[in-house]
Amino acid sequence: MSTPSPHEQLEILTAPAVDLHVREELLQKLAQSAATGRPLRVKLGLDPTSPDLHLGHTVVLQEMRRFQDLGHQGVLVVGDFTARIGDPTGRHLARPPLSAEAIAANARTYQAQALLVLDPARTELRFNSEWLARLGADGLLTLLSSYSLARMMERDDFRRRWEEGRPLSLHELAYPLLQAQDSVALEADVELGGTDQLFNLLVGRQLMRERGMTPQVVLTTPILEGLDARLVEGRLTGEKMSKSLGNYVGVTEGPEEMFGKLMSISDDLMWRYYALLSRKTPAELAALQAAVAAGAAHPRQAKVDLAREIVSRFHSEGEAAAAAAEFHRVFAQGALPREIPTFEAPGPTAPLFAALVLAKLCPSNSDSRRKIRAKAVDVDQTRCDDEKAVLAEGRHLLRVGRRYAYVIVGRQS
RNA sequence: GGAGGGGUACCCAAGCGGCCAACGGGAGCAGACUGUAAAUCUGCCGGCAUCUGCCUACGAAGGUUCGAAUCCUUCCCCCUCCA
Repeated sequence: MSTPSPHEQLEILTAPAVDLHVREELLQKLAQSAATGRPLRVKLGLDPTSPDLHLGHTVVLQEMRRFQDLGHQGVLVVGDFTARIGDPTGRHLARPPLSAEAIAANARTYQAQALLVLDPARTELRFNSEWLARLGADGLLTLLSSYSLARMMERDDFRRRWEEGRPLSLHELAYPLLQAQDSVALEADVELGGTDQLFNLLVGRQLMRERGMTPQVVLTTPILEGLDARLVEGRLTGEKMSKSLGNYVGVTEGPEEMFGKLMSISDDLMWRYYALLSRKTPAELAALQAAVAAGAAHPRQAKVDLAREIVSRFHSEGEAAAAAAEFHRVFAQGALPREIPTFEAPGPTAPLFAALVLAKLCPSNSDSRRKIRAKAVDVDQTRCDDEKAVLAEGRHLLRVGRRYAYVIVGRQS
């Protein structure tokens, strides 16, 4: 394929819901790169405290991938040194410092997972302790002198904490500068990040300018909402995707699990995911959305397509297709899932409530009884609401909600 | 250092001597509906049990009382105002 012109590149890079700061500068850099054959260095900082990536992280990774596909060089910066401060973004205080081994291990998993999206041949991995650790008191003072308190306090969360009288340590104020120093050390042409990183990224520009370098161009990608985001009063509302909130799809999850989770999102959220996660162009997307709105396309099918596209990215098209087929079989046709765990009950008979606990369909006997009373339990495909029911010898199919299990009663030993 | 406010189940938040396993909301689970959802409606939402019984629980430990999440004592932890 022929290399796109700088203008075409700019289109590709800014198409999908990306916020670009200083469009002209990016165009210049692209043009210069095209003229000299020197790829742009595209920086993305990683926080090595939480190694497991989910779809939310992939939004910015995909943006880096677009650069790579255009021949540019991705640079992943592991913030092993800055991790000792903990990014004050999001007001976490005093995070326990990670050991060097833990950071190295996290960086490895992070890299492996990021490479599911990135192009390995065009990805460089760096640790910022490489240059920050040897900065020294001298270097640190120089760094700190290049930015004023007033400007640092422009940062929203710093200012809020200050105004609200909450603790704000001096070393936290240094965080944006240290991150900016990364850009200086790496001679970044472009830095990517989530919109919540905008301030930090702009400090990088400032510092580079100060050092007589051409400042990096800053591109931010939106924060992806979690699976549970809903449309409330016409607006999509929901927490960002995060592991601790449990509303995420991890990039290492299995195809069926991934597919199922993606199918569970609301239709409104689906369009958001399309915009941020799909490779569809804005034009294709608009056409699809119009078709669904007009009733020409079914929203369910649109969701299936989206789920398949995403699952394919982290697995294979074959596995995605299989996951889709299984999902259709189980949920649309009401068939049994392909894999149902089996448990063995000791003794010739077993009370139903105990069997449910044994099969891990209910967490406790009390809960089990409640489920039976609430008519939520099927035994061998038949609703059973008798709290005192007892399973006879043999194999029984139990079901609570969407979960199934076999229990074999009466194995004589 | 001084003054005051508070710690209740997964989260928020009532209760302030018995009717409290603890109002209400959220989350979660189940049922109906459906397009797989979302929205909506309904039920459940500490554990054990031979079922209206027992155990555990209202920051921690003691105490008062027939009886406490509710009163007293000590301790721990948070927050606000002043210095």
